Amino acid sequence: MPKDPVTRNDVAEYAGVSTAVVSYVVNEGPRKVAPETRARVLDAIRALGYRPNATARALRMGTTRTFGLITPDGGNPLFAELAKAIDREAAARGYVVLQTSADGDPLTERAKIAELLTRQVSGLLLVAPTADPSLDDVEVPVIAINRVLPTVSSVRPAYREGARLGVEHLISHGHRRIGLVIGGAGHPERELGWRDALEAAGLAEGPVARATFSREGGYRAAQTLLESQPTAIFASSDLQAIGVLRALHEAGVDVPGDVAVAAFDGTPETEYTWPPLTVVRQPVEQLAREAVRRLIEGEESTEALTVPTELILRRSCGC
Amino acid sequence: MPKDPVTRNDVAEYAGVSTAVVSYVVNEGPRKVAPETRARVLDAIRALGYRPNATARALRMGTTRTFGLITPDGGNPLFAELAKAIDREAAARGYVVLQTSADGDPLTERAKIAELLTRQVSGLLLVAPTADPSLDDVEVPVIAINRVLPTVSSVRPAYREGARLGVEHLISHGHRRIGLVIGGAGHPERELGWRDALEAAGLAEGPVARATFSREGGYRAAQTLLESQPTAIFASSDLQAIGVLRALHEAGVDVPGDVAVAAFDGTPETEYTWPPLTVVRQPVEQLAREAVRRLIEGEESTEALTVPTELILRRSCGC
DNA sequence: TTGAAAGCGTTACCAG
DNA sequence: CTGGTAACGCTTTCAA
Repeated sequence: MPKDPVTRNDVAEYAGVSTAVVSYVVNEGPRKVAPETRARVLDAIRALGYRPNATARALRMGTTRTFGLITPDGGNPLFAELAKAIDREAAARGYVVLQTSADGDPLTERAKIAELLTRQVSGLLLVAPTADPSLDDVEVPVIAINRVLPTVSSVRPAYREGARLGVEHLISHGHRRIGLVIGGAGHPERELGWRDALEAAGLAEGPVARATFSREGGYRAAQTLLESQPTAIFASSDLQAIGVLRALHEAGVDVPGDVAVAAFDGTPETEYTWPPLTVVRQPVEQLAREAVRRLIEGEESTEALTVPTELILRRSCGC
Repeated sequence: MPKDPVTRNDVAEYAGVSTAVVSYVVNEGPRKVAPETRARVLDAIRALGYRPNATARALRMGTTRTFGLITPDGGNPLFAELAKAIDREAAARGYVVLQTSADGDPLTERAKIAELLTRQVSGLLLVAPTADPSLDDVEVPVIAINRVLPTVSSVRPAYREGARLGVEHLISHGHRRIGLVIGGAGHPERELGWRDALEAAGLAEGPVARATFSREGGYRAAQTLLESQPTAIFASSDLQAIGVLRALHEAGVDVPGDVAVAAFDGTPETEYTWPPLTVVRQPVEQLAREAVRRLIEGEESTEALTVPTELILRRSCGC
């Protein structure tokens, strides 16, 4: 039996008050209500099973208390972790997150942004967006995560310094020929960090393999890299590192004995690879908190906030 | 400059028509509009950058074309994969998914359900819910995924048959002492499947270790199991299997030489463990498609739909 | 302390 | 084929 929804009117009638009073009770403001009236209203709400209609509220108020979140790929553990952290952070502040994936396609990304705007989200969180959305006139705050865009506020890990940290650690183990597995164009920072470390140590540049940010990509890249006989490999993402490990195992290469490995990202699964991966951990929690904070507080600054990374030593580097 | 949003009124005025006509044009119905008028309206829309307000539409129509999705843990790759598939499926039908995580806490789960209902979602997808939501009066369709609830429609993989399939395969490799890593109470099916296979082969029951559905849980469980010297281990989830592998490696046990391993779930990361895992693959795409279909078509049946699993042979079983 | 009523942007009915 | 308009459920000002 599809009983139609209980509205504020029903509650008002049942309690013998006006809808205004119901509103005052539900929102605990903006007017005070006599305790006795209040009790009657609360009773009515319970008796009728009234649930406020957030849609109507949003229309009236002009805000939905909803954020739109777009990740390039919901299957990437890093993005899943970020999404989770953002959801938690937003929920704690009374916001709800509309999460969706752009499937790595710029067109899909634009379409999803439009869809979210139509739904009157109060703000947009874009993880590693491919394009600058401000070309379209977006009237809500936007924040880019893990990618710096010219016209919007952004938050990202210290890619360059982090990569440098990781590679320096590899160098400290005595490696002098350190390969790099890196994504395609548009992600120069980790590569620069790797180069920084090499130069500072007076080392020649090791081999570089470009691949997609995926296990498969890392797997293929490692097979290429192996021909140059590096003694260590730094992967620009977890997923790639996992592919690297598989390629190494298949080739009968001992890790870290023959080749040491370290990676950027540090999602939980890197603790359970074999051997466990030494990683430069992205500050996921902080990125999420900071992104949500900026969105809610309407921070206008388009200056990128860079959050430090953390080096986590495990066995894959030789430690 | 925060220019206020362009409304249907603005468009109507600009185009010199009534708001009704604008509506007809935007929705391509329910009345026909003269081509010339139509063109004027479309021009106005473009010129003004008009974007329909889905909130107002939802209020008027009584439907938001939004689904609420609650998973127990956004960090679990299986749920991430499911969420992704559901998002894709829903998007293809013009729906958007409000995704959130219950963090494995029944209270949080209830709170999130209430929040989503407040927001007038058109349907609720609950992944492995802990409680039956129909206790509260929910007026939208609900579907449970991967858990059968008495009063709501549900969709889930063939847990029992799948587990049996996996264990039978282990038996076909000649194993006679097959341990089981399984979740706590409330998930009897995979255990039954394991037992089915053992009984059918006339084997004594192998050791059982109960653990949380996590890498950590699998790791600990395997350490316990090892004391009973099984020659094979079947894990009831990927995450646990990954923990099992780590425990085995640390103990210097060769996989699959000394102990073979197989797991239930089959998320992408199992292809890149070492050795790659033989898995009983959950039919994620079908589960998602079927769940969304039922929700949209308002299928009332509370009969559980069971979708077959697929055995994927890789190296961890000895193949 | 409470009630009446306007109005948020939309859809769709009823007239014309 | 098009215009005017009521209604969706809510918040909040203004008046009582």
